[in-house]
Amino acid sequence: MTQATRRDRGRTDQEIRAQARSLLVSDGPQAVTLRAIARELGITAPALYRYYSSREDLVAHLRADVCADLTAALTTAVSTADDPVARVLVLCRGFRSWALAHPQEFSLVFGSPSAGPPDLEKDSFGRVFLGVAGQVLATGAVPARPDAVPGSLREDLEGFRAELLELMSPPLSGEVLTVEVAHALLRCWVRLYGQVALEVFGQVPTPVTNTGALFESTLLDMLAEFGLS
Amino acid sequence: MTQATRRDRGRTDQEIRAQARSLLVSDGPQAVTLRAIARELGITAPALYRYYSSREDLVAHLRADVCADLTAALTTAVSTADDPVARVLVLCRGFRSWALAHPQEFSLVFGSPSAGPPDLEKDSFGRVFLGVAGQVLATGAVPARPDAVPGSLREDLEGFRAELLELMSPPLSGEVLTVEVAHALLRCWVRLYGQVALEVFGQVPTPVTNTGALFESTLLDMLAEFGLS
DNA sequence: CCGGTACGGTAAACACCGTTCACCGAAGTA
DNA sequence: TACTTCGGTGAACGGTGTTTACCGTACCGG
Repeated sequence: MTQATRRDRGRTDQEIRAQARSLLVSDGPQAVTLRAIARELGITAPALYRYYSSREDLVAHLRADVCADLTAALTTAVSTADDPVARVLVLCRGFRSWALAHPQEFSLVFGSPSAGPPDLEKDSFGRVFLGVAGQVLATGAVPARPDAVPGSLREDLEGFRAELLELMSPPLSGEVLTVEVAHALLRCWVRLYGQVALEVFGQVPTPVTNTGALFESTLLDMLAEFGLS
Repeated sequence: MTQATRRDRGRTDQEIRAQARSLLVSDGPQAVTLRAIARELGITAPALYRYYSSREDLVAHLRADVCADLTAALTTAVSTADDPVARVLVLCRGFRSWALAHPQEFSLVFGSPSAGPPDLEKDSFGRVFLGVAGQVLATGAVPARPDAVPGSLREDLEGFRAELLELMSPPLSGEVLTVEVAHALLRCWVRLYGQVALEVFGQVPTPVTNTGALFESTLLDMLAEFGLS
């Protein structure tokens, strides 16, 4: 059989990504190899170049896939709660749980110096998080609290707020999504990401084992800061 | 010259590490290759196995080197300030500056799911940070503040405190390094690491550009939480 | 129905990688 | 001086990304 019958393109593409991801989670990033993927699919490595221009290209699409999955999972999870506070709790806890359950995927998407927004940042999860959390925070009673927005951040936060507004679906009134809300949102993301990265990357001091409690403590802190619950 | 004259072992070892690091910094982790290192040293790749048992072994030593350098740099930096608050400021800002200036080194040491404490955690930077910061916080007036230690963390914090006490040099009285101080310390590390990782890994929402101000804002927040200046 | 073309595969090859092996000469030591 | 140790060498193996030339199948227009 020097010539396998042609496969369905879309299906093969799916299988490539699935295999790549499977290798990633089971054996780490250095194991996601064009030859290994092809081998698993009963195909030769150069055939993969009909689908992706390089290994790096494939990995980039993988990143996007992971983002999309995470986004979908958290979106549905959030939809199961209707109290605004409960939703933000579900969102934060869901993000942490996902990250701890999928460390390889997490570090692929959130843990590389070059993993930033190369060009297709449209579905970078950060945006989705901010979308969901923005809705929640704007829906719930959010503080005109005295953690004054630092002047040096004011300009950035205006831009941030603008981007959030045009990102929202359904669109949100600009009156409820104030600069203060944007500030709170940003601080929330910083702490959430930071705590999760700390755990996934194993930087919690070793005597501390109850990382769940540590996370909940941070969570409580954040909510208190926003005057919620 | 089928047989180069034997080199000084220690010197060659230094050169290996230096070359490896140089490759890491200039071309990323995938460029730190045994053959490339050897080539640069005018040596053949198998010779490196007289120094390290594998590439991974070399990288592990590289990690330790980076840790040691960072530790030394921050230790001297901290020593230039004598006010406790100033010292913690110098420490935190210094850590951030170093990380942003050395993203590859940072992600090598602090950004891999397996980068945790494998066996030689003695010089993991976390410990050093905690050592320095512990001295500072214990020296300065630190709060018996009402951010009560959560019961679920109490046990862990006892262990953490114990480890800190035996880590301190000069040793510290157990009365000044209370469980509350350990708690504050832990929270401080969580936020510092989180914020820095966020920046290094490019997860700050794009409209926000003044990341320095964002960091300072977090810093102020932390100090306020500890009742400092 | 038939010829052309686009496409999705192949095999071979190149350069590079980590790693192992047998070997070997210089350096140091008994 | 003889011997051992040690830090190098070259060759080789299997693996990798990537390029190239090729080739048969499937489809599409005349």
